Amino acid sequence: MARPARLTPAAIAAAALRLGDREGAAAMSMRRIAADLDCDPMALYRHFADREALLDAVADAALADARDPGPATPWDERVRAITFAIRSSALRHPGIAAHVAARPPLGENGRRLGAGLFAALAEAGLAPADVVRSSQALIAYLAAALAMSVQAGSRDARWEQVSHAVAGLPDGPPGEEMFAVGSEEQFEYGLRLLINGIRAEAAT
Amino acid sequence: MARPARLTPAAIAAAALRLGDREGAAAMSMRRIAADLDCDPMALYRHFADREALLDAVADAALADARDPGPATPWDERVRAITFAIRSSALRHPGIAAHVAARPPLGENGRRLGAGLFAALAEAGLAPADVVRSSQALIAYLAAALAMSVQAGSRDARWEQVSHAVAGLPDGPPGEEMFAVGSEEQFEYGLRLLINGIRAEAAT
DNA sequence: ACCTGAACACCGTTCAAGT
DNA sequence: ACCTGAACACCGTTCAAGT
Repeated sequence: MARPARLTPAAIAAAALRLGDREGAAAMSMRRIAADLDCDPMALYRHFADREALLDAVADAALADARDPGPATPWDERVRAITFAIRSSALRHPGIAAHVAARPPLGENGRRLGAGLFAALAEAGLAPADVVRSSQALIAYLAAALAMSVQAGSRDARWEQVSHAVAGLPDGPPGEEMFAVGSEEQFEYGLRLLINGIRAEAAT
Repeated sequence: MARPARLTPAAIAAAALRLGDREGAAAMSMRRIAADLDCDPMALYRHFADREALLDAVADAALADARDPGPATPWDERVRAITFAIRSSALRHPGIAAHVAARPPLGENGRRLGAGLFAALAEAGLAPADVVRSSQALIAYLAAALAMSVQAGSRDARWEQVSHAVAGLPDGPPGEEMFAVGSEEQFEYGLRLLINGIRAEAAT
């Protein structure tokens, strides 16, 4: 008897996700995940090749509730919706968000959302090769913006200093949110640049 | 006698950079850097608050030879030149490239290159707030594209699989470099999207 | 006051020994 | 054949003890 198949990859990933949400990224060590599951650390290696493979599964699980509005939505709104959904889902799981940013998940959820992105860009009128290139550019931007959101706070002051010193900017208007690295507003601006660039490319 | 100020932050960063180039990112531990410098690991803490601060200095040192063509160059070419220079310099130091991508350096070199980017975007005709936003978007994209270049190889096959399955693409043309995640060609494409987007924004 | 290194509290993973 | 846990080879950082 004992434990009847209690340990599956999905169950391990779900437990690790909860642990990371509760106690932070550092808590997701093989030893602590195993302790949380009441099993030997080495038992995890029967389901994942190494720690990175386990974290990939956790990262994909974090995107379970990210939704694709589907083909009824105009392509540019759909691109916006998908990327915002990925960003929101990842930020809702701060323990694994940095890993989502570092290694875009290619599990079930990652593939589903990637498919939506591809479909939207194809509908925009891009050639197949440019669909691939554009989606990689979007994912790259999303990943980095997400990474900045995760570690936001500690470096904003330095950014602000650089910005003022360098460009001779006027003193900021009331509310210095202009320099909020990793803010949703900043994310949206860069996303608009990319979508505008894609629109221009598609019109060629 | 003994060591007369042999240990300075710059000397430590230079030694760590060489060590990382020679033996990879994992070799840049406090203990191994200290061993390389023939000093006690704790001596490093007299110059850097912690390991992250030391790596920030190494990352900035890796950008020492990244050049800004200066104000004589048209703004869009200048943006291209600066971002390519950062990417090239970082990739020439594979031991620290991942850290450059994860935490855009704000040391001497990072500030110098950031200044060039700001100046170029201001010349493009953007409002000050949009100069800041656009440069953050460019840096975010550069960082993620760099991260993908660093870890390129291991995941390309999965990407290709996803791409085909999802978008009903035709079988690739001779030479499947179409899916080369992290390639220079891919980097250039996304950069063009952003610059086109910035041009459109500046024209508003 | 400054410096050092032993010690603390961990890691991921290997592998020999057990069942 | 399968599973386990002791052991290996490390970490970053603290802190008490030395000079």
